[in-house]
Amino acid sequence: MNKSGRPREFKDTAVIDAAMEAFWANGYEACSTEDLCKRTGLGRGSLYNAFGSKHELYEHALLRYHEAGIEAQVEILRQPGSLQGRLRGLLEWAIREDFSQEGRRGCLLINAAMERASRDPAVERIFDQHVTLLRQALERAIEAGRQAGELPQPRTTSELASLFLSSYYGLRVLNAAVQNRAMAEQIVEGTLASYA
Amino acid sequence: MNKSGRPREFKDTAVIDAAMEAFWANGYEACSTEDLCKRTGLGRGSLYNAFGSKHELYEHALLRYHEAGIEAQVEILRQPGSLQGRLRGLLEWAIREDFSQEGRRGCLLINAAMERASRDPAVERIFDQHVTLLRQALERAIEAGRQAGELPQPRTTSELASLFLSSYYGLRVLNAAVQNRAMAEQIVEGTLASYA
DNA sequence: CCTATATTGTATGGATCAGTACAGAATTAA
DNA sequence: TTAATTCTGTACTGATCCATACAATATAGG
Repeated sequence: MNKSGRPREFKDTAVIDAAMEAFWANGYEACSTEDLCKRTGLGRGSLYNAFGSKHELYEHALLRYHEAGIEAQVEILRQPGSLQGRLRGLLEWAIREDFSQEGRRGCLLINAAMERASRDPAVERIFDQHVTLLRQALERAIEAGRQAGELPQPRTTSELASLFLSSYYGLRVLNAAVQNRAMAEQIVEGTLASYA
Repeated sequence: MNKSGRPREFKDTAVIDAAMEAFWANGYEACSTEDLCKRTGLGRGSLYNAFGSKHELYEHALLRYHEAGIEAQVEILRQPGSLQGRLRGLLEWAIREDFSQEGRRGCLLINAAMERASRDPAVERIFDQHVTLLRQALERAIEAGRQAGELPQPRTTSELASLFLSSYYGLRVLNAAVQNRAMAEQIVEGTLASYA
């Protein structure tokens, strides 16, 4: 009972990944539909037939980036070991991300939020969701560390999570804009000092 | 001996300020030359005659923003009082900036760096200069606090400056993207805890 | 007033933008 | 084989992009 006509010659996920690369390298506004066709290998017809518009494709790309990214980060915070060790793992993961890629692309979600969050409800929603989930994972980790007696300081879990988030996003912004490894490492050590 | 023809009907600084508003509200790519004409009140002829190109006008706007901003921030760090008090002043100034304006525009320089730093040498240069000057002012303040015996902790001035920078830029990014006052205040308190 | 110089607004250029129309290709179901 | 359906690439749309050409305007010096 399924209509079925000519089958698609691509996998949606692969196309979205390719589009993500294009948006990541250029930003939303500066990424033309021609760029997207070249990167994905699809013609305009296929792209628009499958995704409807540049903006819808952007949403798919952001959502996919968000989902893969939040999973990786939460997983790091779930590793065994001390709270400090897990937080260090997260910071070092971010540094690897920021320094390993060509062209200093930074974090796609932060880029999207800075370029568009105030004008694009989809971007705002996805970024907010990302921060919320990361914060929850941080609070779970901090609470576990507290139970284990690793937090002598009289600070609330919520405050510590907010503080970590700010250092974390600041680190990523500075990495993207300035690329100074020594500074990045100082930020790691300085940040972790609040968790012992 | 000055040629002198028809006199200009505008002040450069006022036009640059107006252009700054346009770029701030839209970002670089999404800000059309038509937007710039409307905001500045100039016709295309005058705009291009005076500034040459959209990008040159952008550079002027960024530079002006940078100069005014760095002066304000350095001035706050020069105020009398404890190190912690001065740092609090800086963080609260940023929060006022980020929450007072319409439309969550955030910090123009951070926006510019995230949108363009990896592709635009002018943006990269100005942002780098801004961070460098802010860091120097921070280090002076921290050193003064150390002399006054306000820093019992065995951390280097450089590390403390890097740490502050990351929290500071993270705060501003989160303010722009999420606008959560309670979180902003937690970040202030958490950040300042490292300086007493 | 006249000449030289500079600024102004408008008209316009060529390029590129996001998106669509549509004919041909590739499949399934009958 | 045929009909129905879906996908693909190309050609094209009107809009908008940044920038320039240029004639009209406004000043200073002579």
